[in-house]
Amino acid sequence: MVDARSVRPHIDALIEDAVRAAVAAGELPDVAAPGATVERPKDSTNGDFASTLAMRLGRAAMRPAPEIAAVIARHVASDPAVDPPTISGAFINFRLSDRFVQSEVERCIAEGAAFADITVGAGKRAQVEFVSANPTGPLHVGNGRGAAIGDALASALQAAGYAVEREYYVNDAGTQTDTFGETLYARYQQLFGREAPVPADGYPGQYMAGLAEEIKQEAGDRFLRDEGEPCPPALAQLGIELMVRHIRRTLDAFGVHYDRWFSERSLYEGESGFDTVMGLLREKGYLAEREGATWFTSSDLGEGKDNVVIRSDGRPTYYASDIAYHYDKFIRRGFDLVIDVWGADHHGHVSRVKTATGAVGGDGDALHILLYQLVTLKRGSEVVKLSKRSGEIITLDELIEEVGRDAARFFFLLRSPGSQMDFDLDLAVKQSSENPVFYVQYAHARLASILDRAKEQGLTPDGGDVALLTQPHELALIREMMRLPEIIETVANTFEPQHLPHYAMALATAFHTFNDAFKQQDDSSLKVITDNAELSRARLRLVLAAKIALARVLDVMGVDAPERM
RNA sequence: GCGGCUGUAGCUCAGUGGAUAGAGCAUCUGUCUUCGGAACAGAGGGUCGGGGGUUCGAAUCCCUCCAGCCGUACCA
Repeated sequence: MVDARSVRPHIDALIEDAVRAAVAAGELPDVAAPGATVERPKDSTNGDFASTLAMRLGRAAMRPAPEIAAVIARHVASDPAVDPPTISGAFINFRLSDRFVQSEVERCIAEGAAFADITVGAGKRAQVEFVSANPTGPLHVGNGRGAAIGDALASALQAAGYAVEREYYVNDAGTQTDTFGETLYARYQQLFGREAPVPADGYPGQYMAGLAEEIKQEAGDRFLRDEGEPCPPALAQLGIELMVRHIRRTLDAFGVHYDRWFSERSLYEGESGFDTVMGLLREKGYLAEREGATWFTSSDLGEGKDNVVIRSDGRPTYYASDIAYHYDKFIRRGFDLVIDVWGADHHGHVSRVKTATGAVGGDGDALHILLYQLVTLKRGSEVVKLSKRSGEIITLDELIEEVGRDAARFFFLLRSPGSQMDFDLDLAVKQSSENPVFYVQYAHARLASILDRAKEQGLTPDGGDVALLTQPHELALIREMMRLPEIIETVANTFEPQHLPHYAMALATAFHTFNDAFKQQDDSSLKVITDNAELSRARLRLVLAAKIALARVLDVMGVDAPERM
């Protein structure tokens, strides 16, 4: 049975059959026809789908492309899902039949939120690792962008059939952890009246003093050592744990929930991933000792330079951890698809990690590292650098508090990850059409409200006949709903989540247009709820289906779909 | 220096091989005595950073130049 998810390949098949028929009839030379020529026309007046096959065939068939198009179109078999094709230039244009469009309302209601789910990822396991900020401080606004992108991507992959795991990589080992410990210990000692300056390369933020205070409340002077002694390791670890807890709370508030929090330190424990990976690299001759350090000779694998994996003081670098971590993802856990969402300041690391992943037996092509650019906060046209309250960098907590999680997530997703974005704090809280978040959520609330109003009058969608949905605005709204599976597919294949909010806006507009068209025409028989109960029930079915579709795309974005506002 | 990302309407940005390059906001003009006006319809507005190339067809691919941002650690 053809539905919105399969109609494009279905039309492709119709075209391919038509070419074969034309060849058999001697009207076309026997040429190799490329498949997958069906696309969405930019301008909907050209129909719902169009094939560019004739243009691609033009030269091989030795005839003008428009003639080829006409020949092919003539041989397209009649089909219940599409009207007979038309020719425009060399495009072969298809319009979905009213009946097929109407049937999608029934399918949507029958399948509910799953109506847009697809199967491209069926049977495959995917991991999305995102945020993974060092637990040396609170999350900032940029981490929020990574959180919104990673979480939405994970949801889209789930909708595309993948078994998805969301993961946070906790950097609880290494130099920055040590620096964090030293800073924390300095703040801690200060609480006991000692002259202990924060290290020059430490973390100057006031939150560190707060953290020290918290620990003092809990543990008193238990971590205090003699003057001049270094930070006790247990204090650093406790500090990290508390920071991780704080980060987790922030992400909870943002609506992001992980399947696993993966400790970097665990790579060095037990059947150590680190040892395994170093053994593998040594075995393959990719390790070299120079200047007292151990280097991964990545330049042999096409990298610009070699990189240190074990420092001259014997401690592994973060790069070594990352190699072991990706070995764990690909080899130990066997993911088919791995997505790392990183801030753009890590881009120098991308190629190295892919190369190393390949060197230890992982599939570098199945590793997709998604970089997102920085976020500039603004109020109107004024750039906001620091928090008024703390005088320090603005945290994700503050952003959520100020604009709400829905607006924050929607705006973060709206821009493609690769472009630097301005986040206008004033705009995000505006309750007007300037603000796309409210525009979309309002559409959902309005849909809910229509169903409520109908129910008060004893009308429900039950028993409505979708064949009665013949008005242009009705069919246009259904057509918009039918695009959701395509949007899911695009996001799952390209890892570009910005299509989700753009689609949500388009669907909301289609609904508002549908809803207003009835008002504008000054004809009460055109409203959803009319004197004609049969017609009302049919339209309520459409309202119900549109509500399901809008709620679904919002759900994938991690944005609430309110019943009233 | 080398490398990456970005450059599209006044602003913020979609569009990465197809038809006359789109959306939102802003501006202007209208609609409806509102099943929720947080609405709708329409108009104006473009050397797609510049130049060259590939292609039946280029904002999209290649080369080159320019501008902005980021990277180029025995930091992460």
